[in-house]
Amino acid sequence: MIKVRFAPSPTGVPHIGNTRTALFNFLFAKKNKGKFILRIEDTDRKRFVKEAEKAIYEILEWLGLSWDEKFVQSERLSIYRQYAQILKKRGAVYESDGALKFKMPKKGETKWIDAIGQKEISFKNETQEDFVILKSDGYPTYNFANVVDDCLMGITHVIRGEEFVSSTPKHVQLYKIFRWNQPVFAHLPVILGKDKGKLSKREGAKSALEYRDEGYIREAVLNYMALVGWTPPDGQEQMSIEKMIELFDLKDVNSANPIFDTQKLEWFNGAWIRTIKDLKKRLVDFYQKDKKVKNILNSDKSEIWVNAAKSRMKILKDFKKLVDAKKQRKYSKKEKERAKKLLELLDKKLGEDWEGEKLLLTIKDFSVKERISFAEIYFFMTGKEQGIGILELNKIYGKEFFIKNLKDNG
RNA sequence: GCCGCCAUCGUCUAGUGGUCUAGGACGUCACGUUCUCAACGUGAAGAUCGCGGGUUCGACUCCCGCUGGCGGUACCA
Repeated sequence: MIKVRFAPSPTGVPHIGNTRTALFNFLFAKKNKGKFILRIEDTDRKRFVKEAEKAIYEILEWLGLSWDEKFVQSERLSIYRQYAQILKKRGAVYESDGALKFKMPKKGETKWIDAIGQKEISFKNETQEDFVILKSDGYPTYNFANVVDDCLMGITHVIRGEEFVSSTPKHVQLYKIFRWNQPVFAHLPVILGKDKGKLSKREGAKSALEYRDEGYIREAVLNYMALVGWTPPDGQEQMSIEKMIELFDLKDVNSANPIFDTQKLEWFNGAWIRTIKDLKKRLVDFYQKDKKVKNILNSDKSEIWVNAAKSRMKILKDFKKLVDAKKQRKYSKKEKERAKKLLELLDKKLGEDWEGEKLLLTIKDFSVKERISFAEIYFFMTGKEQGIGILELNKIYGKEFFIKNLKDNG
């Protein structure tokens, strides 16, 4: 049985890069009909942040990366102490300033085959130093708790960030001394920012939750995250989580550091907004606290709005701009004159009820005869440079909306 | 400094010795469609495959060196 784990440390809200590690673990588990375990590694008491732990759950839940089992390391202290005791009996550790240190071998080398790139990684043991397994406060270190737990929980594949490569020799030696089966290691290249440096706050250093609050939808976030460093064999990029599970393979994960591309994430979001069937519901959920937008979504015009907005949104936040009826700027003198002229024409031609197609034809006619671009006409009819179509606006607001804008008292 | 990993269009990448005058996607630009803006469609620009040596009849693909980037070097994970 394949078993993997996502083992975040609740010292801060995990950013999108860390969350991608969870995704890859999840995909790998599902692909192999295995188990996905969540393990909170909270052995650093000084840096522990309660909010961060909550955020981890919230992120995984929002994305639908549900775990089969969950463990919290701070609840397992006696286990680590017990295993430290075993090492003590074997003379593999020694005390130093109240901490327990593991003796690393100083000859030979430590190596393993990494599943990313299918390559051997080896370290000369002479470069390795003894390391603390039990801190003086009684808590285990990452290096120790991690290995003990991975073994006890039956983890078969350790899929984690590349930042752990250099501590892997420690883990390998621990497996050796315990005579435990070593899992397969897969170290994912860390995601970089636009400047090839660390992910900055305005790029992917945001958490999935922040993206969610900006109006990104889970399908897009999941889809883009998967594609940072992984390419499906068929090259088809937009895909559901089910499709990702079907196609995922560690051998297709690239071993170079990818750069996070916010623009592509945005594009995916737009593409997914146009794909999902329950856009209205997503908008309702998103605008829970926005009374104005909420009213529109609850009105009998909501379908028209949603359908018209669908192709004009990249993120859910864009809906509010579309829906906003406020005039963008004042009209120029020339625009006012033209507006007046158009209004007179519409009055004459359309009568009491402004029928959509007829309205449009009249405007087109006006546009051609007066040699005024439709963009300009759209502007002084709606007060905005761009937005949903005249036909839709007519259905939503009726002629009063256009008349008000054409009269322009502002 | 030392240790490890990596290196194809601006970005994500395909490519596993000849099919590559290097393919796709995002972005950019143009055109088309069109009631504005989008969306959509078509096309274009964009990579001397980091550099230098090998190996080979032949290298983006294999080997070595260099350079550069990243990661690690904690009683953090």
